[in-house]
Amino acid sequence: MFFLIKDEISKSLAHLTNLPKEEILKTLEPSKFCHLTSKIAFLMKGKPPENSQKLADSFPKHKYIKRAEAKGPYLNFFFSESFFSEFLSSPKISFPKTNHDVIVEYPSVNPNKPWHVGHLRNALLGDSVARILSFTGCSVLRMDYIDDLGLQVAQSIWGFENLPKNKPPKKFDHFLGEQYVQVSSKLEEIKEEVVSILHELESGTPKAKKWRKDIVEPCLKAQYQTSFSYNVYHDFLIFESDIMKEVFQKGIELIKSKKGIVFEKEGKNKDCWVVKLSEEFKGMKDADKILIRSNGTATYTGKDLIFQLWKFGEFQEFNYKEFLSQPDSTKAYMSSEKGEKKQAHGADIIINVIGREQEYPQLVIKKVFEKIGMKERAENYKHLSYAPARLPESSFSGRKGTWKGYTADELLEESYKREMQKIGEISNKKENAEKIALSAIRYSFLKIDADKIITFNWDEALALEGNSAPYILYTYVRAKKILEKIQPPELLEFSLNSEEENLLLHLLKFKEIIRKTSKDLRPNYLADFLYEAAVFFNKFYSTSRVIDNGELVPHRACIVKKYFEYCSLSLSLLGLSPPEEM
RNA sequence: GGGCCCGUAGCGCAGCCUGGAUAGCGCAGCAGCCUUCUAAGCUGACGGUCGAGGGUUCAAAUCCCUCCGGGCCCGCCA
Repeated sequence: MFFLIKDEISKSLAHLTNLPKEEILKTLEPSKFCHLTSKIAFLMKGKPPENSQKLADSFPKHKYIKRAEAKGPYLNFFFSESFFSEFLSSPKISFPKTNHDVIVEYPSVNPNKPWHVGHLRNALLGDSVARILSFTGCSVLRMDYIDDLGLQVAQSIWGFENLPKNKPPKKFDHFLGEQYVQVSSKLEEIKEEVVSILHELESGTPKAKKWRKDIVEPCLKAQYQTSFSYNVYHDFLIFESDIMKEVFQKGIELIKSKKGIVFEKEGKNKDCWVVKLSEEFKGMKDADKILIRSNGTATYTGKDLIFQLWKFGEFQEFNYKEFLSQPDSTKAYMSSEKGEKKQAHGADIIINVIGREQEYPQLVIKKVFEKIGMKERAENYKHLSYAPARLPESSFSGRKGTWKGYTADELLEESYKREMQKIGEISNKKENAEKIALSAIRYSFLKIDADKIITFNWDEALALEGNSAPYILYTYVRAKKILEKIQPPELLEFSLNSEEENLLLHLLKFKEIIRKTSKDLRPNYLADFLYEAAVFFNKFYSTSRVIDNGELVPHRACIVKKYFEYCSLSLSLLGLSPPEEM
């Protein structure tokens, strides 16, 4: 609707001024002084206020425009009732299916510790982006990369085999996480043993298979319990050990065959396969990046490149086994030696949610795609980077154990506790409290721009008032309760008060917000929209009764319905769970 | 040596991409509003050299440059 009216106005203005319609479209914006304003007068010859006045005087009649008026240099438009009326009776919003296949990867936490608030930030961003892209018509695969061959897992295996198993832990990921801290502190003494575990893992020995079954997979299941409690879901878990078996050698051969990747015959990188990036990273001492070492193995970047190539559809498919049935009624599959074939790769857009400290290696991968002639791949390879979550005095370190007390599980527990304190310990409200508790955390993370460091603070993460999920959910419930009381009314003639108008004008922006959110991969835009919509609704609610002395006011009922539609939709796109009551 | 991100009210943030009307919001603190659809709400007042300086422009929180403060990255490691 909003686009439609902008388009109509631009057409008329293009006719009046001979300026290109696209230029005019850009000058049209919502404004607090009117319904829509144009700065077109600045683009024309002559004095802006005079231009503006002329345009206002000669603006043609249109059924959607009540009036056009010059205010200094600005040209202000006011919408007609019939425009609002059409908006109120417009069908539910949806986007047409696109032919984009997107893989979103998150949070790829090492399978040897519980998620802490930093991992949670990653997971929430990824999950929300996946939801939003899926809504905009993309077909989306939610992927988790499992580094089951790394040094961290090897250390945890050592700990599992050698440390005393005292009391059985509540949750396996927490148990492993604490063991890992112990192992890390004495890494020097046990280094050789850890390295030999690492070798077993890399060669995929029977022992390695047993460890995967006894340690890695149970840890993942424990982590996924956390994930589910936050409404975070996946379609595929890809284990590095399976990549190793299935595509690794082929990947190395493929890299070697690519034009743009060179074999160094001399110098410090002698006998390595290297991508030359001195043009791309000017001023860097040594911008060349080794992909394959002189001993023939791939570097971290080389491995990652192979994995990303796999996602884009190079190499064959793996086998998969069902990993878990998820509460959103989808199933998560994990790569596996045996199992069924499934289509888990072949995307044309890849989004990796990775901390911004890995910006450089991610950029390198993008540049390699360009270098080897995969221009389009490079463009569609996206790093959703985010700043860390940290504590006032330290960052989160798995090794040092600074995450203790700040795991995602503990965070949710505390949130639930605070919510229960607020509503009182009444058992039939437990389910609602859980929804509010998880929404509070999700929202407090998602509303912050991904480039901003989150310094973790209990009161902010778990706020129950103001700009918070509980505020939004409360507003949602208010609207829902009204709708439960009424029958869908027939829309009669009406005029709008300013609270009604402001709410509708805000809701009109939804589609553009969604576009922006999915283009920039910034869920906080949508979070803002949702919050502001709630603010406008509450102002409307406090001034404009829908059921006035027992009489239903039809257009207000329609407004509530519209708000409820957009609110529910936005909540689900951000993975927030509305309660039945508050 | 090179590169990236952040700096807006006491605190936490939005606005910056795409320059335009009195710079928005939440928390904290102050003053009000519950016989009517849920007060987790609403209203009012208070609070700002938009890190600093320069430039571009009719117009700069927004674009460009320099500087300051905070964080991060640049291994045949993972």
